[in-house]
Amino acid sequence: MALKFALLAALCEEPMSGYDLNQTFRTRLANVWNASHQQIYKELARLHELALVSVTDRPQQGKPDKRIYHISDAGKEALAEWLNQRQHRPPVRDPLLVKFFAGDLLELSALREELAAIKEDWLAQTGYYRAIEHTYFRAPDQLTPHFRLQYLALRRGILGMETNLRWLEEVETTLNDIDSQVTSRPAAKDREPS
Amino acid sequence: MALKFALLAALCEEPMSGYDLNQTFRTRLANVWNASHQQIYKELARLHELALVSVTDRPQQGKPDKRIYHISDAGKEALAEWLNQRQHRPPVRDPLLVKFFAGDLLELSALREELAAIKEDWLAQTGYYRAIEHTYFRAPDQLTPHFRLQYLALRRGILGMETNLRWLEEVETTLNDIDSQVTSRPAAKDREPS
DNA sequence: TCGCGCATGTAAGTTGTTACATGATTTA
DNA sequence: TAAATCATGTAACAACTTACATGCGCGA
Repeated sequence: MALKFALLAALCEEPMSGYDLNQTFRTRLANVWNASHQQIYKELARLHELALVSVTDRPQQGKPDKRIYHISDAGKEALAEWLNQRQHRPPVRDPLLVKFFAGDLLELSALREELAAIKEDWLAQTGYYRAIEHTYFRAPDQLTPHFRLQYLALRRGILGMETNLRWLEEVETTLNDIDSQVTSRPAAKDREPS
Repeated sequence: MALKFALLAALCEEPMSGYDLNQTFRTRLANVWNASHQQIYKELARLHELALVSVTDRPQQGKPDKRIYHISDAGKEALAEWLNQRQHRPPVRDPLLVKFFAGDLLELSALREELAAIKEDWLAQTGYYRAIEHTYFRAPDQLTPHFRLQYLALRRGILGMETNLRWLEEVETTLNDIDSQVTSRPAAKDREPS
């Protein structure tokens, strides 16, 4: 549902092709709404059918025509309507937390490797968000309301990443602790009774 | 995908019915993996077909039979295998952030009402998580490894909620700021030129 | 007596994923 | 010369949502 309106919102700023929209989703919208290019193209076709966007094909040599999408008046109306309706909170569904819930059954070495990869990812994301903050939102209170609101979306991403990393530290501490307990006094069943 | 393994993990702790599993998902697993009862029943049927769980029907008077699911050896194996494979991070998809991205187009009064409702929700969730923490995980470093890992999943929930609330404060501050700017010097087009 | 909790599902629809497809241009 | 970027899709499948269905017991 919301993909539709994320597309419309992006097209509100400026007319773009599906390709460009995909770039936008993978960068500026990365902490807001994820979508694959397949989904984007499909949804754009639907928006076109519904006349919420119009298309102008711009021919190119060596490449397929660039199809530029413009939001229509009907599109703006639909967007405004959606924006002023309450939306559901997204459900929490994190496979990593399922693993922690399973507890004992995971091999800690495998978990550690996964966590290391995730940490790199989170650090990279944080750096990326920080860079955007620094270049575009350096003096947030002097921005137009429009960009102040967008900045808040970015802030959500930054705060989220910081929390992720703080949580990872707790996890590492606990993991080390478990390790040292296990090696210093192994489970009774693995030993001769004393 | 992961629903399957969340179910198996829950059944690892103790055999349960679909109804009980639904309770577990709505409480202990609320910050881990959300699932509706329909989905749970469907997935349980599939797990049974795959022989990853076995079923014993316990008749009841006045109610449908309670179907108790037990994890099988094959189920444990499948779970262990999944746990030691890397899993994808869940994609970010938040309609609320789409709204902030749209920026200017939202009516701030509608947004404020939505935010107030969300805040109540988050406060309630935080309280709930805190209660669990207090009753089950009061001395975390004295728990078995199994429960120390589960506690980390809960911590993720608590830290997440704290972040949500801190972000909301930023949002409220910015919103007030925008309001006071707009009312003290309205947009030029709404006024006579000076 | 009205609604909630208990207890199990079916069915239709939407949304999102994964795999496949094509082909020129630029960069390492 | 191999891989990445530009540029647009189709098709099959899996996952999730929403609406519907049934029926007893219990408490306000």
